[in-house]
Amino acid sequence: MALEHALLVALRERPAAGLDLARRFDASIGYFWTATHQQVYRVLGRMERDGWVTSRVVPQEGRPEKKEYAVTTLGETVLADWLAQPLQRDPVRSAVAVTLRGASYGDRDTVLAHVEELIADHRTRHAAYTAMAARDYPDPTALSGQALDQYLVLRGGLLMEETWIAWLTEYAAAHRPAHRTAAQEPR
Amino acid sequence: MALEHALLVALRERPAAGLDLARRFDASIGYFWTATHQQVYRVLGRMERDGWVTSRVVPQEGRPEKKEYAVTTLGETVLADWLAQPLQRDPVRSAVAVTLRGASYGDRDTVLAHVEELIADHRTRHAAYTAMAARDYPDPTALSGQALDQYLVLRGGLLMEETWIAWLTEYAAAHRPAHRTAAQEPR
DNA sequence: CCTTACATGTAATCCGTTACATGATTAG
DNA sequence: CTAATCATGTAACGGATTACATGTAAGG
Repeated sequence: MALEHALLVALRERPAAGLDLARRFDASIGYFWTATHQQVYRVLGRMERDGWVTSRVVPQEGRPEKKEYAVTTLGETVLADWLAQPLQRDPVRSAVAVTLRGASYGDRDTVLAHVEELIADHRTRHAAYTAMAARDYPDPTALSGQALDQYLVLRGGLLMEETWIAWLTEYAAAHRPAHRTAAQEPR
Repeated sequence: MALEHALLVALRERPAAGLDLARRFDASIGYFWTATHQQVYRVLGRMERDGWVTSRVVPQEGRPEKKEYAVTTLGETVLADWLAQPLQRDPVRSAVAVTLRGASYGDRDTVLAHVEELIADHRTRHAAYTAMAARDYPDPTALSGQALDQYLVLRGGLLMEETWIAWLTEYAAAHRPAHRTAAQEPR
């Protein structure tokens, strides 16, 4: 539903081929959207059919040629119209939360071990975002326009990672003491 | 993929009919999962066919009868197996973030107005969760087991709301000053 | 040659959303 | 008898995931 618009934003920032876009969704855009290359190719095909983007074949040195996509004026209009829509809260669908809430119906020690692993993963991601911010936006107060928006969305990624770490840590802490000291919970 | 497991957790907490579950997903479970009644009915049907749950018809006073579902021992096993799986970070797919990052390709004032509305929505939700926490868990330190898990997931909902408010506020603040002081942008 | 990385796709399947359909019961 | 609420569904469509398919080019 909105992958098309995420692609329009990405392509307006810089024209790119399908795989390039898929890689961006793995890396720099990954903190607010994920997409596989299959998905990207299919949606790009539909967008080209509808005239939102055009493609041109670009030969490369020592690599197979690629199809670089760019946004058309129609695509610009479509994006501007979409951006003018009222914002709705993003739908929540957290398998992690389901697991945490249901932990007493399974083996809690296993869940807690997995929570620790997940915390480590979020810490790693947080460190990566911090490094990106320091490298790409050393002086945030000087930013405006697109660069400011990009920085602020990266800030959102950072804040979300911090929240996940705080929440999962609180969850683990609330369960571990009772688990270490009291003999009341046999399993 | 995990709606079935969310339903298993909900039904282990308390057996219920399809509409009851859909209402719970609108209310108390809504801060970590959403589902419409159509979805719930279809998945419940499949789960009953697979023997994860059983249903019994319950007559009601002054209302049509309902089909109450409960988890079978097979369903308990399925849930326990699923809970033992390693936790993966929840996939991110935020149309809000796409909008924020792409704002310069549309009308920024409109986006900022919608951001303010969204902040208000998150504040409302945050207040509702706070009230739920005060009403249902007045003394969190006394909790353990399922009740503790439910409380901690509600805590996660609260933390997420706070993060959304902080992030959107930061976004608006970073854009508004340039907008108020400079005479370049009349409105 | 064989493997690896690059590049673009198709097909099958499953999940989710939206619109529609049906019937019971109560309140007006 | 009509409208509103409760309750359970079906059907159609589109989006997303997973597995598979094809071909180019460099490196060992």
